[in-house]
Amino acid sequence: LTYHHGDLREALLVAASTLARTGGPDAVGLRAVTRAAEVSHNAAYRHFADRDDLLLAVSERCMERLADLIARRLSEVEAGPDPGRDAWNRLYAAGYAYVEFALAEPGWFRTAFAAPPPGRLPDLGAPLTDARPYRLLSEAIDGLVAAGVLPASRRPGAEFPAWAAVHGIATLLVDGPLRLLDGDVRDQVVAKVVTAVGTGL
Amino acid sequence: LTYHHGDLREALLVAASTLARTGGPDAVGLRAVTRAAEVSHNAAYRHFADRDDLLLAVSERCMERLADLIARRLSEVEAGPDPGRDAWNRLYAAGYAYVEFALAEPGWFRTAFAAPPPGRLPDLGAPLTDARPYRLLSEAIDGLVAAGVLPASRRPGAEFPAWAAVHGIATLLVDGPLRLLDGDVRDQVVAKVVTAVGTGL
DNA sequence: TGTACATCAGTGAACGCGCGTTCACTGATGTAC
DNA sequence: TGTACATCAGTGAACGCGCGTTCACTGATGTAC
Repeated sequence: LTYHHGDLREALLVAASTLARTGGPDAVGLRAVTRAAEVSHNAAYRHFADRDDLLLAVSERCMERLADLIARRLSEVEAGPDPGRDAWNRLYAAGYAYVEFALAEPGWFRTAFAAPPPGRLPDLGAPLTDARPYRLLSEAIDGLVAAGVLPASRRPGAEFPAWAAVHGIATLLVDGPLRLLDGDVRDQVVAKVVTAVGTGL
Repeated sequence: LTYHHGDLREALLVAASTLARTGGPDAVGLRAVTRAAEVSHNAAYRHFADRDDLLLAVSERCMERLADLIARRLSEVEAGPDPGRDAWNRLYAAGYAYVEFALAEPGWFRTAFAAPPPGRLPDLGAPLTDARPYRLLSEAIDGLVAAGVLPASRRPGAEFPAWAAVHGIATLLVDGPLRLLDGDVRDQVVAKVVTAVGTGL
């Protein structure tokens, strides 16, 4: 019996992530998490105010994971002779990565977007700019303007249709009516959406 | 005490809808619903196999409501001299209606897309064509081709980017990181997305 | 037309479950003198 | 350097809750003779 655990907060977040991975946000309960971390069921109260606080923390972690994959896929785009082409490739890579994450880790994806119950909102002035996936997508569009392949006049607000499209197809495929779509058809649908993100700008 | 209720199944669905309207799918429980219908907690078993069966039924009803609003907004589009313009207006109307419903009735919207737990899937051969909102959107795009403003070569699969965009912005606004967006900004974002649906085709 | 009876929609009590949260506690750690 | 003590991270028992589901039942309805 070791009393001071070392880093119980981290251990709880890891356990919560494992549960969320298969069960989504609903699987993140105080009792379930502490059980998984092999610790008494109220030990978590030393590190989190309550259940929602824990869920919020693991949700943020899932959001980071999504952003990490997008960032990785962006970094894998190799530069060619045409900067405009590169900029487009980066946008597509970001869009694909978004959907790739949702399909590969549906539990984490759902947890990332699990809303805290109304009233518990951390009083944020900038609600969306904090979401790194949004920022990465936005920066990819900035890249289009910088490369001269998107008129600056079309830039303002252009990230919203892009975000909506990839987020929409991701949720439709993961949770929604498209959830039992077969692999090949699914890939074609995703490709359709991602390319439409480009033409939509 | 009236024993034979008349149409308890319908009464239960109405009660469930009322609960879902404010509380979303999680608010649809056997005990909560039967309590709201002022009936003993296991009376529901005469009409539904179990809790998931009830949820599925109310979910379908919510989906119909979404489709009803889209159909209504479509029927309100008045025909002008230019059939091509009309076809575009119909597509935009459908897209707006989709988001309008989600924002006006977030609980119903979430319930409509509440997935039955895996394994409980009714073994459907055509998973998506049954969703009326999808069909209405799809038919609006057919209208573009019929009016000659969209090349037939671009038609196949064009409904997916359109659906994804409106569904995506709807969920981001209702449940997601954009949920605390202010009214005016919100309207602009929705407009951005809906028009991008058009240019994306 | 009246009566016996099957059907079946609803009742009410009880089951076991997992949950979040609170309480008084224990015992290891680190600090002050 | 050694000891007294405060701190604080974890324990374990207990609370009340709402849930889904099962059981044996009751009593109204409709049908057959």
